[in-house]
Amino acid sequence: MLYLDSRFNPEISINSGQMFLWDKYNNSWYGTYGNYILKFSILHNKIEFYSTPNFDNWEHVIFRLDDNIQNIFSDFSNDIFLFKLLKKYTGLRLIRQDPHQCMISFACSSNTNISMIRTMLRNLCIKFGTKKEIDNKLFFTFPQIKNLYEASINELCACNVGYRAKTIKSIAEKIITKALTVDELYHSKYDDARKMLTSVYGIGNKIADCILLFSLEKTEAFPIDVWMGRAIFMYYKGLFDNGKINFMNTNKKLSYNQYSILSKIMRSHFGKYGGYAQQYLFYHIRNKENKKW
DNA sequence: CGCCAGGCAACGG
DNA sequence: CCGTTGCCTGGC
Repeated sequence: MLYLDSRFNPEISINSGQMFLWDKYNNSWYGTYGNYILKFSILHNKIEFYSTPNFDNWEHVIFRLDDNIQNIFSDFSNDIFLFKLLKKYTGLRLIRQDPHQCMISFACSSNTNISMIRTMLRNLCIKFGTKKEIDNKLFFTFPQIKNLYEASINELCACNVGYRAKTIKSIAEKIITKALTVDELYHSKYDDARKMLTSVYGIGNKIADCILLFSLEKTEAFPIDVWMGRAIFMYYKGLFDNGKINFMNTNKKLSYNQYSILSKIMRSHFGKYGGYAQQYLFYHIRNKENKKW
């Protein structure tokens, strides 16, 4: 059990676009985390946590409660704009995801929107996961990579993932053959881990950065999608006065090279915990444009 | 019907 | 290096 305070707001964190498989019924949220179904309930000023199978103190892992938020945010104290956002969206946290689930989730994220990603992932869970019943409601665990590896392209396509079926298969294959292991990614430096991920068919810079940030402890990762591109254009133009980036083209998708340049500058501006800054900026730019998830 | 949405790979200049 | 194109799918 935890008491709600200003440094922790699980609902805003879940609704910030980094999580896909969480749903709210009455005062409780239910989410899929690998083989676990997690649940928390908000009761007046306190929060109760539950999981099946049992996962002691899962909230500490998933919501990164052991991160020293004050210290991390003090890294950003030279950035007045971000400082305002840290106050405005107080309680928004990075969420730690299951690595395999995170890889498949962001593999499904290309060229689509949140609601479609949720549909695809739900379909994969129903078809390849395990059924669990909690509070008279049905939930499904996330598929084991082995099951995705053994699935045919047609079976994957039946989950409405479309051309992403090939990416899902290629990820599953690299994991099953141990060409890609969570352990090695976890223990590698950011740059090396990113190269390992982008060597997989279907994983480019942006998807790799999401996987690194949300599931592999690379808190310096700074994913740049079209929305982050717009946010950088609006608020951080000043960091790019060398003419290397043509910001008139910001509404277009970034080339590989442009992504590398932007990413490097943002990482050097925000430092080791830049991923937290990214999350606040992302939430802000989406919120500002009234985007529904 | 055409266009777009939180990318990526393949290919031509 | 850059720019263009096709890709599954559902919503508008």
